[in-house]
Amino acid sequence: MCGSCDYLRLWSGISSNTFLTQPMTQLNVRLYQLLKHVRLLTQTKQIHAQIVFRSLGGSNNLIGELIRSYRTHGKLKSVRKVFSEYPSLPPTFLWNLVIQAYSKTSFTEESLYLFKEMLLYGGRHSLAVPDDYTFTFTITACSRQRTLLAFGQNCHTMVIKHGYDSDVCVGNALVSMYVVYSRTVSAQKVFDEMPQRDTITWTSLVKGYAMNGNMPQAEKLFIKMPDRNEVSWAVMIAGYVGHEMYNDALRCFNDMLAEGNLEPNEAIFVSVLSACAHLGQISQGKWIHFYIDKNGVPKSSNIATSLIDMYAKCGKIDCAKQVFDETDRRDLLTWTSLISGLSMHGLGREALQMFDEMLAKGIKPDNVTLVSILNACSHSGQVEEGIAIFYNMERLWGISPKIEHFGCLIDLLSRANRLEDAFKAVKTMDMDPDVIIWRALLSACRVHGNAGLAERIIHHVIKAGDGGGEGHLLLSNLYASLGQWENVRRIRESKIEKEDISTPGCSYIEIDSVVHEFLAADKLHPRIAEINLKLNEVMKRISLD
DNA sequence: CTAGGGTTAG
Repeated sequence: MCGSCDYLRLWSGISSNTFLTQPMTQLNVRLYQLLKHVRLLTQTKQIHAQIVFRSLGGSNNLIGELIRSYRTHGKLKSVRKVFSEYPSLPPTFLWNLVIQAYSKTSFTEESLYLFKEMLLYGGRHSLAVPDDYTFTFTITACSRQRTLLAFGQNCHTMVIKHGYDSDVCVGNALVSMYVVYSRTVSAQKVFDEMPQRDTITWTSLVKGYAMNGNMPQAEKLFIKMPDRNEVSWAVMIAGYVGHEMYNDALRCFNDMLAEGNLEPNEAIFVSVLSACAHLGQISQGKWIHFYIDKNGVPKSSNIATSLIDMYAKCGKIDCAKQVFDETDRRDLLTWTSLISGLSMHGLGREALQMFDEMLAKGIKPDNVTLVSILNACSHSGQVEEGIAIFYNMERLWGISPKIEHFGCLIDLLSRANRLEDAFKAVKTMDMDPDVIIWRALLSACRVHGNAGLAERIIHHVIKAGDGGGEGHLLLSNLYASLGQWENVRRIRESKIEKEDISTPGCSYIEIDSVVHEFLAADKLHPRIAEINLKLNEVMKRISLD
């Protein structure tokens, strides 16, 4: 039955006067049971009131359960208050609960502060000595921030001194912490010295190698590990996706299905759909969509978002829209993926319409939504509207423009041939513009044939030392586009040392079950002549309006 | 009476 029915049944025994005839321990147990069953914050508060009213604040189990209940509601202030009102020195168990409560929040320093306080008391009272749980939570707290490695290493030392290094959970927390700080060697060392390991230990280390770009080593461990569960497969597949090894991600996913003993979980679907999107593998994507529907996988916001993104990137915007329409719990991510899909398909007006609908539903955009909507404005010629959104985003939604938003603004201003304004906007940015910004500005100069401004911009770039040292390359490209080959040669000889050997841009699309691969400046496709013919036709039609 | 490992979008 539902929690609230249990709640009513249990509560009725306490609210009446019957409690007076029962011994205190009975009441203790009853409130404890009650706390375990309640779901609502108000119920927790009522029980808390009873505990205070009946002076039961010294009961460990009861206070522990109360802390746990407040924590599940995210009420950290209440957690802290209950803890601080404990009538004597709290036992280790209660310290652990409070340290744990902060360990996965954005205030993990609070866990460390409590841990230090605990050590202070622990020196004088054997009641509050850290144990294996304390170390597990504290080390976990160190892995949630970027700057707590030193503290974590201190904990590691204490762990060894107290002899907790043989504990699997403590060891796992350590491996995972070193992985977060990209200390693969340390992670491997802890792993090697652990007397026993489980699936979590192996998975953490696999993640460590995958995160640091060593996929061969990750693969080797993955094959070697005695047991694999859903999370292990998720780590492996996400590792491939993170390194743009999309075909390997799909192969890995199919291996998992072939083994047949595990069901893919949400994280796996999200990663695999992302791989399909990058490869333009609509058939595999559709198959996964079908699989999700057939197996009754809950259409969470994450799943819906990934499906929408996959269909949009595979060129099936109608399917993307359909998934969106069939999703009943739409959140910011779902809306954003549809808006960005519409924008990518050049359906700027429709994107703006959806944006308005989203705002009307009381959903606040984030920086990704705003990039999409600014792009949509620029692709549908709604220049003034886009500029207005840019200059009001801070006031309306509290999002200060980041470099990617400036990129959109440059695009908007350029389309309106307001190049001087664009240059001015870049100069007033409170961050260093990157090469992408400069390139966007320069290509706008080229489109509008404004060579004078382009030259001024480039000299500004060189003087300011911006563009990651690429200023001279930009200048040489500009001279090349102007046909001033003498200048190109001069710059290339004096300022540019080696040729750019970056890998060429690459894209995929699946048509009639065949995946086509294209490289930038590709001449190798078997039907390149037809493709170029079509491309010319498209370009002609674009330039008509 | 409390642990430790997982994903995405421009």
